[in-house]
Amino acid sequence: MIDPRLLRESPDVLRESQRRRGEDVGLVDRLVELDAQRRSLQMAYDDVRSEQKHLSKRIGPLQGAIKRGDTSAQGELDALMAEATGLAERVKAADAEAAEATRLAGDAWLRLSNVVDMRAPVGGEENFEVLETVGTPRDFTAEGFSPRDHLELGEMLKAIDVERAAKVSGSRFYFLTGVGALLELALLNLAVAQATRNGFIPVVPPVLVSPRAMEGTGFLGQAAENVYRIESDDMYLVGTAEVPLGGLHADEILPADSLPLRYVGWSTCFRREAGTYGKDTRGIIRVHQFDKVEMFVFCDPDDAEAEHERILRWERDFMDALEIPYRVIDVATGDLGSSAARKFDIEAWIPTQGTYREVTSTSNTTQFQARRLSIRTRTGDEVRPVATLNGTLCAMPRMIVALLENHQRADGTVSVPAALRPLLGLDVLELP
RNA sequence: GGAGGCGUCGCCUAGUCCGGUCUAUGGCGCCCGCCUGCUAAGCGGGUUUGGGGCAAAAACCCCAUCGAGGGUUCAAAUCCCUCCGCCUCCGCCA
Repeated sequence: MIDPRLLRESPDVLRESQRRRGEDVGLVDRLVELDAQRRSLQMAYDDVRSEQKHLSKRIGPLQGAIKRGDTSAQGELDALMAEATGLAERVKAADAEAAEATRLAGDAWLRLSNVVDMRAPVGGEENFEVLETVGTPRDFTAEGFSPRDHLELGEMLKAIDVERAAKVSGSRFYFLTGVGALLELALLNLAVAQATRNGFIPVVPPVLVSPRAMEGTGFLGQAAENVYRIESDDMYLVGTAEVPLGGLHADEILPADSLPLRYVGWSTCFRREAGTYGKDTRGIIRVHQFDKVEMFVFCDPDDAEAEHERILRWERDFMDALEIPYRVIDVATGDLGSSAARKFDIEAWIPTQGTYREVTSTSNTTQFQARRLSIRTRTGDEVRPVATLNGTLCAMPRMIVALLENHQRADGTVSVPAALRPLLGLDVLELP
């Protein structure tokens, strides 16, 4: 949800934002209309309701007087009652109209995406801008062997088992076994340790959430088709810890001196991956279920941009520690998702694909989620929504893909980056 | 899953049986001021949030807000219904 004042004072900003996203520009004008309607009908209700309250207030004492035997008040009482009864009808009607207008306006608000940061490159998925490329991809030709892809390596190491997972759960599932499982645990520990050092509070959140949390974080809009819904209980399986972490402080006013409030969540993530048939079908790059370590921050809106840079820095630190070549991209407006104003992805070099693939993503959702979830802070006398930001620290399968492929050796063994060695207890992943 | 208890403006709390005097009581905390060598205490005032009136700031006013939603009524914190959450006990269970 965006600031209602923006709609009234500068709808052009919203129109331009919608245009850059490639979303419905007319929605803005319908919202202006619905908002005006809502206000005028609410005002009409307020007035008639006020009248009713004043009238009602005079009835009690009159009834009291009559009860004490003062029959002279009877005439006045009857007149008041008659008037009040008629008024009650009008109140009811006005209430219904105002409620309907509020509902219509509310529905439209929920369809409006966050205002994009005007510095974000305009366009679709392919119109990202590369901000920086870090590290140098290995030259396997010079090393005298052609790299194996992560699935081949994973199978040789008995670390990844996709075939048997298909038996148990279907396509796009996997078992991590042996060193594969250990690798995930080591990555988890490395990530949480880094985040904790940086002042993040570690969290193990629920992954089954209410519609409120899902809608508040913006995942029931165009992203809804990728969400698993538990029909029988009206619950959702989260696609990221961003959802429960965002909801953590719903309906709260956070003390200004508690900000920024940083959480690092470790959770399983569930994604339907609708509309990705035929895409990344091999291996564990695109799966229905995986674990992820996610950073989530509540901060002062004026500090959000700087915090976004910090989160990106921490994501890069993690990649640097794992010695994986990567690039940082500024995601284009059409690929932001409804809640983000700006998004930076880190893409790891994947040798067997000869390209960079997304491994982390950090979004500045400004006050969009906070407004929906009613998460505010007090600055002096002013109460206003906080800003929220999120960023991947480590998405397990993709990080494992990047590790195996980039650090593989000619014989199929994999050297472990120094930062991970003490946590894994191994310098090399040997063939079993 | 069954039975019972509970949910009030940051925290605690009065009010709910019996609808109107609730403009929701009091305490704690917090803010402003007074008093005061300093601090503490004391005294006075303020202190839910949201939507509007209103282009902006202040003041003021209106409406909503007593877990949520609906109903009864001229009028609901209070009566009725549904739902949610918390606590206790029982059952089942990792």
